Amino acid sequence: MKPTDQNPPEPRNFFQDVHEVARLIPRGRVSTYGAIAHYLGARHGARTVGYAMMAAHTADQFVPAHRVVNRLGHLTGRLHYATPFAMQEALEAEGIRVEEDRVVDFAKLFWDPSTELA
DNA sequence: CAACTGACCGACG
DNA sequence: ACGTCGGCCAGTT
Repeated sequence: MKPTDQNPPEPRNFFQDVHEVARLIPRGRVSTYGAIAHYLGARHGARTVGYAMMAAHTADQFVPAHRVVNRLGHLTGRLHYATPFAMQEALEAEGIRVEEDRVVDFAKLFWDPSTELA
């Protein structure tokens, strides 16, 4: 085997995995950075998940990044959209109520991959 | 090429 | 109860 050719079996980056999980979030439900990180085995990787969401626009396929909020149900990523309200509007279009940049009934709408995909 | 930065979260004092 | 710090990854300057 040549040292230059044979590379890691799965060049699948962490970002790639995050995007894939994000696409699994059902319409009308929301998940969190920490939950996704934990599901992928990166307990301290919540931050990285956030970075992955920011890089979501570079992904090949559409990533419903608006369904990912922080652990408080707060729309932390709203400032990264075309307009500061684009994220909220996208959520409301799915039947999710948002007040004060916060998901209403977040606890009920919370979709945890570790639980749902178990 | 090396350093900086950026959608977070939990632990500790 | 509040402020601070460490841990994680990849793209850009």
